[in-house]
Formats: sequence, C-alpha cells, structure tokens
Amino acid sequence: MPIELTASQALGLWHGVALNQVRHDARDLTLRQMAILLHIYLVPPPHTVRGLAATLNVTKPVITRALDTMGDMGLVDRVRDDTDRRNVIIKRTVNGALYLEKLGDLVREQGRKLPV
Amino acid sequence: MPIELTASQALGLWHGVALNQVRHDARDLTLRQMAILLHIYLVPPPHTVRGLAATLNVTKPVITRALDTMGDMGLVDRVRDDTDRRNVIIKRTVNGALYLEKLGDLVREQGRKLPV
DNA sequence: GGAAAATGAAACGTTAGCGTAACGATTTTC
DNA sequence: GAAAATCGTTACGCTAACGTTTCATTTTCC
Repeated sequence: MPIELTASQALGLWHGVALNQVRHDARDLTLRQMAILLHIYLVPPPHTVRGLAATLNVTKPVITRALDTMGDMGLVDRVRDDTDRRNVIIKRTVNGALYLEKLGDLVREQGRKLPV
Repeated sequence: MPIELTASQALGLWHGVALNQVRHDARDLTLRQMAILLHIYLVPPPHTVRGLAATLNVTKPVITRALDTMGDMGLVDRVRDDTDRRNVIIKRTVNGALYLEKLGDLVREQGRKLPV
C-alpha cells in the first residue's frame, strides 16, 4: 500500500538516514552508484550495462565505472553472457544483499524515530 | 507520529528517489553535502563549521568545502559572527529552501507510488 | 599585555568520478 | 564472407572531493 508522508516527515526521514550514513559508514556510495545498486537488486534480472545506462539516463562508462567500484567492494559481480558474448550480465552478491538489507533497516529505523 | 515501513517499502522508497534524482537532476550533491544541507535547514540555528563537523563526525575542511560548493549553488550562505569574529554562521537561503522543498515532494511522491 | 587556545580557511598532493572519443570483440546484415 | 552495427571497456584530460597540515585571525587565560 502507498505511504503517505508529510513534507516534514519526508525531509526528516531523509535527514536521519543521510546523517546516520555519514556518521558511521566510511563506505560512501555516490547517488548514482546507489541508484544502480538498488536497481540491480530490486528489479528482476537480467541487467546489462547498456540497459542500466538507458534506464538511469547516463552514459555507459558511468555504469562501467560504478560496477568497477562496487565490484571491488564486493557488492556486485559481472559475468559474460554466453548466448551473446558481447553482453555482460550483472549479478547480485551476498555482500550486496547484506548491504542493502542494512540500508533498509536504517530507513525503517529512521522512519520509526520520526517526531510524534 | 512514527512511520512504519516494511523492508521492501524502505528500499523501494530509496530506489524511487535515487532513480529520479539521477535521471533528472544534473545537480548532484554528495551524501555528505546532502546531510549538511538537511541539517542546516531542519535543525534550529545557529550553525557553525565547527559544530557541523562535530555533529557529522567529519573534519572541518569537509564542511568548509561543502559550504563553498553549496554556496556557489546558492543553497547556503555564510556570515561572520559579530559577537565572536572567529565564528562563521551558516545561513539558509531561498534557493536552498526551494531545493529541499522539491526534495521533500519527490520523497512524498515516491512514497505514494510504492506498490500496493 | 603576552602566551595559549580556538576557529575557519587555504595549501598540498592524492584519489575518484566525469564526458567524450576511441577501441577490441562479437554479432548481425546483406 | 565482408561490411556494418552493437556491446562493454579503456584512454584522455578535467573537475571535485578527500585527509593532513599549516595558516591568519580572534579570543581567552594568567
């Protein structure tokens, strides 16, 4: 079901999450990287570089670089597509799932903490 | 009152907002900058470089640079404190308020769009 | 009044992301 | 099969943020 937020709640929620991330998390994903990561994990596969670039309205090198960085962090994985070897299929990882699970918990927790 | 979100809703909300920002907004604030901006506008003044640095658990140059950037964007302003001229008081601007208003609308809109 | 402390900014070299343009590998087209 | 198209990556120069250190200004402390 939809979530109804007041303007104050919406910004308060964003504030709480951003603050918490900045304070505690050394790992600092770009907004673009975050969008890519969430897309990979929330939208049914398969995901390709080209597809992500089109969906996010960014150029392909942006996707490649983000995958490089997040791959090094263990948040995503890449595999050649054997049916069309030009493609690269982006795979989810256990680490990535854990990372987003923690993010989800943080958002929920900040929602619960909103002023009464 | 607190907001109760499921894990799926929390991540879906984050996904929707991040996606929208990346797609449409050329202006791309860092997570740190975002946290600073939200803090300035949501927490009662006065705000100083030193105070923000302590609150966000970052070094002072991080705040100075963020204020430089966001100042150029017109999102915040700086004024010397006349009672203690070592301090700089960070001021809100009309542009900054507008920017956050739009962000709030985006969050609310994405909340409303969450799958039923 | 002079030393010490505090504040914000500037300087420095480093790292990482950016957009554009080119590239190699693969597949499709005719 | 050769030419064209497609896909992801790399190269290039640029910009911006990073952490650490140093600095100028101002205030506080004996």
